[in-house]
Amino acid sequence: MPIYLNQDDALALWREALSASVRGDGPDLSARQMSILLTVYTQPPPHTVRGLSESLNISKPAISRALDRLGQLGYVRRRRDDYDRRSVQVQRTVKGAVFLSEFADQISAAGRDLDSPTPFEAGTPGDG
Amino acid sequence: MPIYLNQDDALALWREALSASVRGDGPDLSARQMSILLTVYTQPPPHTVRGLSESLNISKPAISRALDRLGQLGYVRRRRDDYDRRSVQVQRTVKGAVFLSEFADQISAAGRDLDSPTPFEAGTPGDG
DNA sequence: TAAAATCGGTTCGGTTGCGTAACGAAAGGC
DNA sequence: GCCTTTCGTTACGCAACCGAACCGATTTTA
Repeated sequence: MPIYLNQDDALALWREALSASVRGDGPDLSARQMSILLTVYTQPPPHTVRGLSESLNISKPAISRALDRLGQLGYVRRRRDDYDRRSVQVQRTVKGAVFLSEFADQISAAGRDLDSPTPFEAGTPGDG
Repeated sequence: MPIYLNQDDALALWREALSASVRGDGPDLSARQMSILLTVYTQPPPHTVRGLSESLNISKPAISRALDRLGQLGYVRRRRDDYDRRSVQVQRTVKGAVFLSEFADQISAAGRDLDSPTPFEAGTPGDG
């Protein structure tokens, strides 16, 4: 079911959830790392380094490093593909699911709080 | 007006908007930089280094460096406060407003596309 | 089976970001 | 006038990340 957000609400939602995440003491994931994690958990498997690299337009080494980091956090696991042993499949973990579940709650809470308290005025920057 | 998102929709929304932003050729802003930018543009002024530091729980030097980066991108401008010349006020710019406006459009588009195509199953990671 | 292609990882030099600590400038207290 | 406090920035050493190039392992092609 689609959800319709105007610009003010979209930015307010994003700000509130992102700020909550930044303020918190959870790990500091970059936008790339987060987009990889979300892709792995919300898109149908299998997920490979090459597939993630192409779908997110991120270089392979960057994907590999991001998986190192996500793996070290316990949010993701690598597994060699038995049918093509060159390939690696990225798998989900309970810890990663819990992390994303909590993050989803922050987004939901931000959506619940939407009230257009401080409108975004695209035309009122200083004078530069 | 509040918006109610379940976990699947919240993560799908976030993934789609974030991935679009990562894929694009726009600047690579960290979560901190983005949260600062959003705070400056959606919260009532004035915005000071100290204020941002406290409200986002980020060290003052980190705020200062993020403002360097955002300023060099033209998304934000510093201005000395005439009443307290120690203080710096962070001001919005047209370029920053345009950037956030486009980003808001990506979020809105992600919300419009919500259809629960690939449900998030918190309990189906491998076996780790 | 030999050669080419594919996959993921590592190495390399360079860039960016971090927190602690110290700094100069400005304001406030006395 | 001083001494202290406050504000933002800079210096420093360190960790994380980047893309290009290269590598070994594996699969595919011929």
